[in-house]
Amino acid sequence: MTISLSAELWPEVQPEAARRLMLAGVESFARRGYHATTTRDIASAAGMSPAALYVHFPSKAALLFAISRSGHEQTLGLVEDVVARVADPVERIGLIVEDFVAWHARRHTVARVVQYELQALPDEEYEVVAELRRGIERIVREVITEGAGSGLFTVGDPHTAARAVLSLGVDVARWYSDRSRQTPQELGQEYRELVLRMLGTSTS
Amino acid sequence: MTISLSAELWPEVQPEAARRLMLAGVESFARRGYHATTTRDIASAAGMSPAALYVHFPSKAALLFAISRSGHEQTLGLVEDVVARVADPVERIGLIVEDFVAWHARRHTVARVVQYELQALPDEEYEVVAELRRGIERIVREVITEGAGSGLFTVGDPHTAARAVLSLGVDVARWYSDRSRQTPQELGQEYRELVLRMLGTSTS
DNA sequence: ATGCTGGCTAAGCGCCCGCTTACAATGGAA
DNA sequence: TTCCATTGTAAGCGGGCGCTTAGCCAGCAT
Repeated sequence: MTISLSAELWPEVQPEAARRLMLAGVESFARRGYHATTTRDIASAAGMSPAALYVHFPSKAALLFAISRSGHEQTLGLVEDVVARVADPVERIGLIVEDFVAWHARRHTVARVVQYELQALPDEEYEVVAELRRGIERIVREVITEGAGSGLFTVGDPHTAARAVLSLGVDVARWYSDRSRQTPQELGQEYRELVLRMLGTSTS
Repeated sequence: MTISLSAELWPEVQPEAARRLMLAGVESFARRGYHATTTRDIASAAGMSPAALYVHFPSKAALLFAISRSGHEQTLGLVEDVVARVADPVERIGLIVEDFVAWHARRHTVARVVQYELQALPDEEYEVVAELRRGIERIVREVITEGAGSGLFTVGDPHTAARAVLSLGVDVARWYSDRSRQTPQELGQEYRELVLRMLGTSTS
């Protein structure tokens, strides 16, 4: 179960022990925060001695970076995928919200680390993920701007609207839990409706 | 400037040195996070020796608690105030969003600590602020439920809608900065429009 | 004048942190 | 069979952490 989850999240990471460390890191970082987590915590959760972490990652920060970069690449990929698949701005935003929200709910533990532990990254690594974040925000903003230009959306400022849309998605990671009443998919669909109304579109 | 800000945020805290420590704590916790901040950081930012912190607070966690509780009480007070002043659900939600968002923008440094450093609180103290948070969420949910019952709002699930409304407000603390293009008030007003549309109401 | 209280400092205690070192076991290539 | 890369461990180093102790000093009531 644990092993298969890590293989699903990071199929390209080898060997499996490195994935186990990433999973243990995700769980510790999400629950207690990066700085409150010790390398001993992570290693023992992964069933290894403290020194084994350094066989696979040069530092605790590098482990966080691996987690953070992968998560950002996944969410950016999600958004790019929607834009590649459909052209209509209303459909685009609808699908982006559905997928983005569902991902943050389904992967809420990873998402918590991705969204709220950025500040712990060293400058150079931070810049890499910051660039990915700018990419996500840019796409959402452009889709909204395009829709507003075509009269499909009615919004004051596309920049602010994009921020609001992303806020709704990001914040899911903060409060969603496995005991939440809605499945990730259901939540995504409900948020799609909310967002489309927020952007001044009549819902399907 | 610094002193007057702390007096504005915590007028009841005495002596002034305790307020200076709270302000230094807020700034450090917001920038680096609670666990990455040392008591030496806080004390020296407040212009004191490390030991002086313990004259005013029994622990680093107690300092965080003082900041967190005060912030939660302020935001709860804000929301309660609106409910006490106006009765119409549309007006209520509109003002709640305006004030809540403006507070999170204007006090984004404090708000960052309030919203994102909860997990660092000891269990007992966490429970106190968790209760305040439940109070805020309850009020917002009830206002939306009432409005939906009167046909003023058109929303699938009031519970989810309340979550979304609060998400928009809370997340402001994460991204707002002093260099943001909109003033807190302007942002509050724009978010009011977004939220009212999201809840299925026609805007003024 | 004296003694008490509140606010502060210098020094440092004991602990635990991230990370390193030295070394062992395993398994596949030559 | 030998060799080496890979993956791991036991032990511990140096340093910084939260917090404590012992004591100083100014102000003020008696």
